Amino acid sequence: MHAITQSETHPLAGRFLQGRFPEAARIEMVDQLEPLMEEPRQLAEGERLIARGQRATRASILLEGYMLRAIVQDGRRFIVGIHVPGDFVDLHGLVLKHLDHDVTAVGPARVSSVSHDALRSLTEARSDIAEALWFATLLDAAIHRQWIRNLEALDAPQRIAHLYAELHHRLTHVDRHSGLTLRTPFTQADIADMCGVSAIHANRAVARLRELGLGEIRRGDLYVRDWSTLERYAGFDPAYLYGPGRLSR
Amino acid sequence: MHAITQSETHPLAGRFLQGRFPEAARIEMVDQLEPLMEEPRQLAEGERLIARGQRATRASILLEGYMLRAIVQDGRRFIVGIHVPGDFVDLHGLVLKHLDHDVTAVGPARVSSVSHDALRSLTEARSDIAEALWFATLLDAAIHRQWIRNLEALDAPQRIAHLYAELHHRLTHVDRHSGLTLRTPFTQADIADMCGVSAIHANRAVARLRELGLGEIRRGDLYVRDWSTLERYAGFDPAYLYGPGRLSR
DNA sequence: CGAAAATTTGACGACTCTCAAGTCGAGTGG
DNA sequence: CCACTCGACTTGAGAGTCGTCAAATTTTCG
Repeated sequence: MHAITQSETHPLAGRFLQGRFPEAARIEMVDQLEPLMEEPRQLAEGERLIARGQRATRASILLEGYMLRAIVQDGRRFIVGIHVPGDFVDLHGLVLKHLDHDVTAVGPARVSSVSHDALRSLTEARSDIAEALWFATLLDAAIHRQWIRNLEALDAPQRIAHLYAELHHRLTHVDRHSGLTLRTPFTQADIADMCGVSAIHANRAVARLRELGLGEIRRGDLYVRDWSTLERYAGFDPAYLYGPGRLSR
Repeated sequence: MHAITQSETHPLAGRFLQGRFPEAARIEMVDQLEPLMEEPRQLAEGERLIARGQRATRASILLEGYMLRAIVQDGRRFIVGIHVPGDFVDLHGLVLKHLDHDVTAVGPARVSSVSHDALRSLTEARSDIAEALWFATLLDAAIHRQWIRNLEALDAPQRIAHLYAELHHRLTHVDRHSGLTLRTPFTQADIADMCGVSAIHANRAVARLRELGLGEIRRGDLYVRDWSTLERYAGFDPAYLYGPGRLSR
């Protein structure tokens, strides 16, 4: 036996902002959101949920799997963000009307959507819920900034280490991960596009992490001996994820 | 004689979202914002407006000059964003409560602030104004994404070209720039930290732009022969700035 | 003028790219 | 069960980009 969890009573919106927001207010918000969410939809591997420039009319919460934000140009793909279950993957579209990037599934994924109309009725009536949604998009922005820092500061092996450290923390917030194995459906080409290096160099960087004894990546899955060593190597500081706990510094 | 402009009747908030938002709604919002803004304050060169982790209680609009968002670590400075007049430079703090980065002036700058309390009263009463503020922060996020793409896709000379092309467009939106000279107070070390390269390499990249006949940077000021050539060289596409005009694509 | 800051140049090594080729692993048809 | 095939992964070689150290030159400003 175990306690009934939020994600069971609210299977669609239940993980939204989990671990990031005052829990009482969060649960109250999830109560409002849950009935607005549509029937979950399965996305095939690599399927695109919304394209750059396309008029956005719905927003979607990722329930299962991973999704990417990518800018595709001249056949090259530049990944500018990644999402884990519990994230609204395209909430920026509610306010921006269209996105500047594609949103696609990496492995298989499952999402539930809500129409912008329904969401807007909610935000117009409830400024606190509007602010929670706003908060979620600002979390994306904070992660963007950290990625900029990573690209400016780290070499390829460190970037890969940082990527997995980030996923480790984000998944932990939504109870999707614990222990020393982090499973993902990423190919080395995916990792390369997230880190801004060539696939060949990503391969060498993966080999380097193995040599250093920091972790082994096999078919996207990371097997790590000790998270704190890996995080130190990557210069990882979880403050930018705005988890529970007080002001950073 | 000339027409009375928004920036004269509303010297503090008048340029906020100029060129980015339906003008009627924007003017109405600026009307609400203007009386809440405090007396302008001059910032010295390099002065820090708010530090990473510090509790944020006010938000500030940049009136004059340039400001940076930077993550400082082990004595190294990683610039993750830049602001031009008309921008709220620390609006993320209204919702996040504290920022993950410092906000500092590059050259001399002038700002006007508004207390979070005043701003929150406004957003609670007016969901449309809340959404406009939200929009402004999402514009920051879109620019963050483009910077990520730039770091992943461009070499040093192209990054510098892209940086100036972006400033050209952003300044044009707020009527702060036209013509073939773009004045900034940036040192080459500043440019280097924005582009994620060493100061020495930034110098060589600046020299390369000169050799290519694309533009000459002297003491931060760019003298360009032809903006469209420079923009093509940098792979610049203004869609991410969400200016007037329809959906990209 | 003189000091400090900013810019420039040279040399060398590290990181990363591309091209090319070879290996491994899961799924398919014989 | 085994050969085949396709995608993912791995390895090698040579070149370009970029970092660092050191030093010279130019510009700024008291």
